[in-house]
Amino acid sequence: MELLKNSGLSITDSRKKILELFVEANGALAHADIEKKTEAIFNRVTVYRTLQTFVEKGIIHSIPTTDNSILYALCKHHCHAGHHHDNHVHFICNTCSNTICLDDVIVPAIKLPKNFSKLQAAMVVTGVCGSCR
Amino acid sequence: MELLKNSGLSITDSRKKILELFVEANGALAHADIEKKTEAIFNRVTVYRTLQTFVEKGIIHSIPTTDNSILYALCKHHCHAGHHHDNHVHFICNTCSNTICLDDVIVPAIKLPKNFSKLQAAMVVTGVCGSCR
DNA sequence: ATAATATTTGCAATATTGTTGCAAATGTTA
DNA sequence: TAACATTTGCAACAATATTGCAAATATTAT
Repeated sequence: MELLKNSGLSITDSRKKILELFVEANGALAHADIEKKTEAIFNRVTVYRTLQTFVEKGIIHSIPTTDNSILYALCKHHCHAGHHHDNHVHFICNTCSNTICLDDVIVPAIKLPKNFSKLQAAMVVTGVCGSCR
Repeated sequence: MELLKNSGLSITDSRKKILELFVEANGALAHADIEKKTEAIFNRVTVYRTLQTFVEKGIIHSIPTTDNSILYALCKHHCHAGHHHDNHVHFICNTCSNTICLDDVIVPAIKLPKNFSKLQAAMVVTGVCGSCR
C-alpha cells in the first residue's frame, strides 16, 4: 500500500490484488499465473498494464527465462523507478515449477573480458527445491 | 554443412541459410531477426521448425531473456542432441544491444540452500561491451 | 462531503507470435 | 533413376500482446 503511494500510483483494486499475489507467492510469478488467478476479477489488459507499471516503478522486476514466458518477482530493496538492482539468484524447481528468489545467495563476481563493464548480473538456476526433495 | 550431416539432418536451403546467419552474426540472434532476414526466401513456419530442430540437435541453444523474445546462439563445443552444455555467461550490451556468448567465462558455482539440488545454471550480465567502450 | 480533475479500467478491435495437419516439393538412399 | 524418407509451404487456427476510447474509479481542492 505504502509501496504504491511511494511510487506515485493510485491505489486500485487490481494493483492491490496483484501486489498481494506477489507477497503470498514469496517468489516469482509467471504472467500466465497472474492472469489465471485474476481473470474472474478483472480484465486481461489490466494485468498487462499493471505489471508494466510495476516494472517501470521499480516494484517488480522480470526474470530471464529460456522459454518465452515472463517471470516477475518483487524487488526487495534499492530499486528505483527505471533502475533495477536485482542481483540475486533465481531458482526454478523442475518438480513444483515454482520460482524462488534466493535472496541470500549472492551472484558471484565474474571476470569479464577486457573493456567489458558490468551493470547487472542475473542468474537462474534450475533443479529441485528443498520442499520437493 | 558437416555440422548438419553429423547431426543426422538433411541438408536444405533453409538450414544452410540460417546456419550461415549465425556464423555471420558471430553472436546471438533473436527469432524475430532471423524471421525478418529470411521472410523473402522462406516461410515463417520453416524458421520455427528449423530453430526447433537445431536446438534439439545441439547446434544452437536458447538464451534467457527478460522480455518475451527468444535469443539463440551457436553451441561452440560438446553439445549433443538433447543435452546442452552451454554453461557460459551471456552478455547483453546496453549500447549496441547485442548479445554475446562469453564462451570463456564459465558460470561460477554457487552455494544453494539446504536440500536444493542444481541441474542447470544460466547467467546473464548486462553492461557495455568491449566494442562500445 | 462534494465537485472538478486526473488516472485507471473494460471492452472491442487489431496486431503479433506460435502451432498443427496435410499435400507438394525436395533431399537421400539403393 | 526409382523408391523412400524428410522437409517445406500453405492455410487454418490458437495463444499472446497492444491500442483507442468511453465509462468507471481514484485523487485533489474546495
